[in-house]
Amino acid sequence: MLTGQRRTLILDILRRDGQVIAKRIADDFGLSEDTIRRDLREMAAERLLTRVHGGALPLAPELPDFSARRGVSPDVKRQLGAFAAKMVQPRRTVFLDGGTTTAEIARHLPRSFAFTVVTHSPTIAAELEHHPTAEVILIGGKLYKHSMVATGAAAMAAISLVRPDIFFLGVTAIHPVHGLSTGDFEEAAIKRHIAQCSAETYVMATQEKLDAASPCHILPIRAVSGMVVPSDITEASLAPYRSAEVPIFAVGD
Amino acid sequence: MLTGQRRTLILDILRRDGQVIAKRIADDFGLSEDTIRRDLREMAAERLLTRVHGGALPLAPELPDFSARRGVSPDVKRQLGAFAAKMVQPRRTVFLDGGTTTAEIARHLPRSFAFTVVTHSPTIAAELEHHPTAEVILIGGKLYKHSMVATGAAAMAAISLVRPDIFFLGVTAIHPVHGLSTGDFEEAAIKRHIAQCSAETYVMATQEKLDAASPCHILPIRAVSGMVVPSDITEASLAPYRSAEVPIFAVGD
DNA sequence: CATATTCGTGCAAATTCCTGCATGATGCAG
DNA sequence: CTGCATCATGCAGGAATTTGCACGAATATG
Repeated sequence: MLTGQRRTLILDILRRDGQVIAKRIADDFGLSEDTIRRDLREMAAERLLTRVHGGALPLAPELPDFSARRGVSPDVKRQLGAFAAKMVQPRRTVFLDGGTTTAEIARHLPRSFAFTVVTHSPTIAAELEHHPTAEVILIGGKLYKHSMVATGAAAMAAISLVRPDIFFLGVTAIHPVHGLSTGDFEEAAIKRHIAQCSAETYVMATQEKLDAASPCHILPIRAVSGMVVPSDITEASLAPYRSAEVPIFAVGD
Repeated sequence: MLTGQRRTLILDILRRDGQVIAKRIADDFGLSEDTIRRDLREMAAERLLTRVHGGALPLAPELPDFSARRGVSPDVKRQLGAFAAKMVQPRRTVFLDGGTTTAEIARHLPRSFAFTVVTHSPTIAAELEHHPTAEVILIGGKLYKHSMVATGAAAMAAISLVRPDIFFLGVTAIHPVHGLSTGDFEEAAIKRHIAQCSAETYVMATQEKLDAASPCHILPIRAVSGMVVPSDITEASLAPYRSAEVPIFAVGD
């Protein structure tokens, strides 16, 4: 990757996220932190950003915006997203479900090699507008606005035509007995279908998902190859998956 | 290979990839890196590109990129969008092209009655997330990131399955002689196909589109049922459409 | 205050760049 | 046809840049 291009991308990320974390960028680009630090140092000298311990921020005027946004997006989701994004290998095809957690995966996808992203969420697709190396396949269909994903026969048919290596599945609730579930019948059908078409399916779950009231439309355990959960998730919720010997990745402090 | 021809190719690659790597180009052309470096050096002197260690990048204000086009003439676009949005009737199906002008249509769509929106742009679809009454059909396909629309055989096939009443078409340039055109072959094919499937096609154009340098891939006049343009648009550019008796709506102050 | 990151500097290896020069092709005048 | 000038190209060698690593200093966090 060219140095100039890398710095342009850093500025893109800075504009988009309101912050840049040296370590994360280094991972994304597949370079050492030293290189990124040197970039940040020199870009700070050119008044393109302000240097801070751990990374960089936009120039002074945008600072309040940053602090406001900071509280909104939970760190847990970001950590889960970063973890899952590291599972993506060169030339693979990854299917990203809709939702805020999978959106974090999209933001952390590696930028140092090429791969393909398939998604039925226009929101996820929009996130990837500035990704330098990802090829994006958009699955169309009737838009289910509640969760902003394409559904219906057209979506089912389009999904049948891809064979993703990894599917990152977002769920609405995990019930100690019934397991994974989502609130809409149509949505559940789509998720099941994607899982069937994919070689591996990894569930992304955050703690609040466990507190969701009623499980509705069940997703079968057999479809799951692994789960990415915050480290403080309740044991009871995961019981069915432990017994099924599903790998569980506990991420976070 | 002729030197001039080689340099033209280098510029093509630069436009396509957003970067040029000296080593790779040298391999592709079967020439030494020195030759390529000399090319890059001299093309940089002619202000055709910016030289960086390892290759070259486009000039500082990157070629008309989707994100860069944002906010070019916001007020005019908003007026055009509001005008076009008023053309939407209850229970009709409207196809929204990708682009900033059509995004303004999406923002102004009526909220008092139900209708259907079809689009192959995830950005447009995301705009409609909170619209209370619009049903959104998302056309999928390979995402062409430059303008953020789905393209390819899958998109063509999906478009064939809808029959929009109105298609709001965005164009890259209007040439006084050649007429409507867009910069990408694939994109032009998609636009033509949408127009063929739609009962009516209305062109959305802003003044800066007329100043665009070279028309590339032509869209036929017969596909156009009307044009929505700012009131200060140059007469010359619209001449072909006046002679074809195409209704022209001049919007603005 | 203790611990864990993060930072900065120096250094070495690899890559890329530039300069100067030789070679070969082309064009032109005699 | 010959001789000469011009130009594109490749190559050699030294300069400059980039990058990663190591180690001690600085900083954040509890």
